[in-house]
Amino acid sequence: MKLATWNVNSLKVRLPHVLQWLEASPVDVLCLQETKLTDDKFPIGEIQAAGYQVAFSGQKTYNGVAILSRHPLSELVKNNPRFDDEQQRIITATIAGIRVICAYVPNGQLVGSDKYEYKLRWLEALQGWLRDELKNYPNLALLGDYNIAPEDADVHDPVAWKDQVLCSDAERAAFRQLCELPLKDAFRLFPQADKLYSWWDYRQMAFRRNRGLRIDHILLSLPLAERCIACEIDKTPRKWEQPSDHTPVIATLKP
DNA sequence: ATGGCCTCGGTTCGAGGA
Repeated sequence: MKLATWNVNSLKVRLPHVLQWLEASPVDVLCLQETKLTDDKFPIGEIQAAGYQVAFSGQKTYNGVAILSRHPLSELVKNNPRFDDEQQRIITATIAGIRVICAYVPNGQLVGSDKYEYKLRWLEALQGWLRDELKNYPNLALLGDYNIAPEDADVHDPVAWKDQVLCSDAERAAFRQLCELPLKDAFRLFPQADKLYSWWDYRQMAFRRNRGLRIDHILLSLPLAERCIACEIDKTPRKWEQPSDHTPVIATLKP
């Protein structure tokens, strides 16, 4: 069982990449963020033709999330039921006995800004909701673009990024609170090479210079963490023409 | 050198992303 997450930065632009990647990497579940499509524009046909069922929740211009699955999706929920949010950032479904939550955490823009305060409120509400969700669904996976680099090891230049958005103490504390639910960062369940990231700025040849951040994560409840045998970041699509600035993260679970 | 790039909406620039 393979679960993956990928911020595609416009599914309209990146659909060929998604289909190409799935052909080479046929995961069971793929969570997408920043689809940037209203639901009437979602490319259902192309995704079904690739062998995936799909659930999605979009809006115009910004945000938008989707879950692609080789197995049936049930108990679909859009957004956090406890957080009134016009922005479409969460979609949840039960797939093969796993509660799969696909999340696009707000960026926060600038520490101290209104958007940053919204990000912290949003994360607190997420944590509150998941605390109860875990009681109903012990097999729970939270996949997505967290817009948080949890540790300095997840940052190419921790000095430059110190106290900046994505790296601030309050954001990292919110990430740790999710981990204390408890949920396990699948990537850190295993020894990993240094300087592995999931996002690189489009500017300054950041990808070529590997000036990135690890901000896309797969958090697993304890029963799933015990089943997890691998977690990898696949940099391949970041090398393609007209790439997303993010690249997929994949967790492999044994039956 | 206090920006550099990409996407969208809607026009050829501004907002937002991270």
